[in-house]
Amino acid sequence: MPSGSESPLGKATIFDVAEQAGVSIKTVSRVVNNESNVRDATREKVLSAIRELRYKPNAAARELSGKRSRLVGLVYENAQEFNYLKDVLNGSLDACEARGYALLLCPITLPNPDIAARIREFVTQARVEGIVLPAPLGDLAAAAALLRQLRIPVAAIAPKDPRPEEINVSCNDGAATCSLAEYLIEQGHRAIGFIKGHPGHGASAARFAGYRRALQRHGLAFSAALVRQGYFDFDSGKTAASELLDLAKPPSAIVASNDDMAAGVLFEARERGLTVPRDLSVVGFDDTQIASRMWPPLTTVRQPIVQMAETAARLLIDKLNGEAVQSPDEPFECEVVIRKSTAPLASIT
Amino acid sequence: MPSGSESPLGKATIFDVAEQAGVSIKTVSRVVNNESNVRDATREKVLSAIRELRYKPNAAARELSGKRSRLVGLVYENAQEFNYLKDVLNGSLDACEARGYALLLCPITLPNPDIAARIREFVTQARVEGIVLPAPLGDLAAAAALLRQLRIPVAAIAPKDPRPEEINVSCNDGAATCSLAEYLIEQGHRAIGFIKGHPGHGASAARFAGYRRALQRHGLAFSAALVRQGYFDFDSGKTAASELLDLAKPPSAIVASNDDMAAGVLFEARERGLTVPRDLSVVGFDDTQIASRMWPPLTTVRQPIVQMAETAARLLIDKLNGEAVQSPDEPFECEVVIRKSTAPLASIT
DNA sequence: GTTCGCATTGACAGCGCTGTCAATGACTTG
DNA sequence: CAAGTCATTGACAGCGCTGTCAATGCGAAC
Repeated sequence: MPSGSESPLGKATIFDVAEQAGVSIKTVSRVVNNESNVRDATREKVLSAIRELRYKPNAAARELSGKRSRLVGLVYENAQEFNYLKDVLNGSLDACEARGYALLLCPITLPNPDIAARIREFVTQARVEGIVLPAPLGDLAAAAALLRQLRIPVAAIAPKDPRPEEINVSCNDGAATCSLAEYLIEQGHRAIGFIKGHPGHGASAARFAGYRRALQRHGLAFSAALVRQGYFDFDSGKTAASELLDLAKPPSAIVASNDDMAAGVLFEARERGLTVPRDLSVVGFDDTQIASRMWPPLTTVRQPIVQMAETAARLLIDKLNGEAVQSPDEPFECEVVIRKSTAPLASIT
Repeated sequence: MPSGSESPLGKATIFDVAEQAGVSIKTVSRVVNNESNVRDATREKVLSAIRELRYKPNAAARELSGKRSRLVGLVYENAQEFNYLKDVLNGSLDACEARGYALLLCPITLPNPDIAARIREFVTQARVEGIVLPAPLGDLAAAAALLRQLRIPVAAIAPKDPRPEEINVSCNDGAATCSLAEYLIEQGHRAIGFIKGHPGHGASAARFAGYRRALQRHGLAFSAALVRQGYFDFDSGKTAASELLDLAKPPSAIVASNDDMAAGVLFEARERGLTVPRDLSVVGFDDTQIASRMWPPLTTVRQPIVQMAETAARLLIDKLNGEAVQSPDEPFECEVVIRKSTAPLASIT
């Protein structure tokens, strides 16, 4: 053994490694940072010294010297639908861990008088290099404008208005909603209600468009009376269902733009003594945990949120590392999940 | 205006502040770190310079120089029951933000062959100073032992075996479960089933004890036949309910140790064509989102998780800052929430 | 008036790394 | 063989802050 004591807990510094490998610290730095101009033999020597000493670069020193914090921020709306965030979190975290980045959280509680101030504070204080921005925040004008002004790279998940210069990851909500609606039509439903999602959320318009497309394809007339505005939360779904069911000619099926609202529909139906799916078919969107735990379990659409978030964070980090990245060409695929909240229209008379 | 250009984005350094205030950088450092030996007049001068220049200390430099990362880790089990984590997250984040700390996440996906390695990696790599450890991880022998060996301060939320040298925050699960069971007894129920929580979770034993206490107080015999082991997840609740309802003399009410399992009970009851609460009363625990969205909405217990987490993180940070902190003397109070999943026992014959 | 003690302040040396730029060495070319 | 080219390596100066320790000033005690 060449020198003093073994490092017990990765406390070795770059100097120790340099000494052990018989090179300068700069060369160790080159190896650690994967720079190309190092002879293979030298690289090997350094790598084995690193392994032996269990060397981990000191992040603070790296940041202080190199101006790169290796920190990515996740700015999200701290409200309903935490299952969505759970997936976003897991996906982002995976990408960060794989690339030696850490993820910092910045929940935004709406309504917030000054989102811009909060985000600015976050960016400067937490010194993140880039931001993962899941819907619906990507569409908040204040947030988007500020981030752009701060010139901080952003990766948006399911943004309403994708910006070509930013990283965007989304899935084919529209097509999936269309499939879902077509499924109902095939089951014999003709009067199909629709509850729109939050207007600020990019997916809302796409899902609504999918619904209309399904009607059109099957030659069914679109009726604005069967459409209600919701906000992706349980209560708005319940209210919308109440209005829809109060109609003189109520729908025999309701498409809710997400599961929380579908849960509200189910709740409202129960309060009215209706039996789902016998008296009313209901579908949701997202396949959140609640979807399979309600009674009846919801027919819905599963989105690959984890993968979308992982992709967004990965591309973001690659971009931060100077690579020329591009948003995925194709949106991610959603999957329709048929459960028990839907049934063929009971023939009457 | 004394010198060159205004700082646009808090890019001022300690040198700028020192110059502006006419003191040495060390004095600025003292003010920033709230050290006591600075004359009031000097402090004021420095503070106003800081305000003027919008000075923010550089975290990397502080860490490199001072050995303090101002980072706290949240190590959690990345599985079911994300609503619990949501509250833990929000509470911890609040405390961190208030004290200038950042929170780093370390999800642990069970079963994991080597939790210890993952945690060690996290601690050394992410260089967190302390760890918030929500149940049930506080009870994982491997994790606990390692953290102790690493001599890293821990704040446990609802640990099974609180360690006096660590920070512990919990609530009176037992008393709340007792109230809940007594409520059922007062409604006329005599055969009350109980579904235990995950054996590794500290709250499980407390809740079970509360149930037994309620029986005892009302002179009801305890019957092991009416007790089933669950694991805090929907499926185990459903399975347990199935067994309970298959009994020759099934219970008229079931106490599930958390809402997810209660949801499983409700689901199972539905599948059997039972109507809750007419045929069966059900109660849960936690008041998670799902509790109020099921049909019928669940009678349950609300825990102040956000506050508990906030307290845990706050005490942890205070401890890291050298203060002599103490775990709260009293457990936090839970609140029974009566909804519609419970009803008086229908008198028969 | 002198000395001591205490409160306040500052000079200076790093913390562990990366950026810059110069030095070295190995080859190639004329 | 000398000069030029390129790949590889190292010396050195910070990055912005805090810890250590010494210097300063001031009132109290002698």
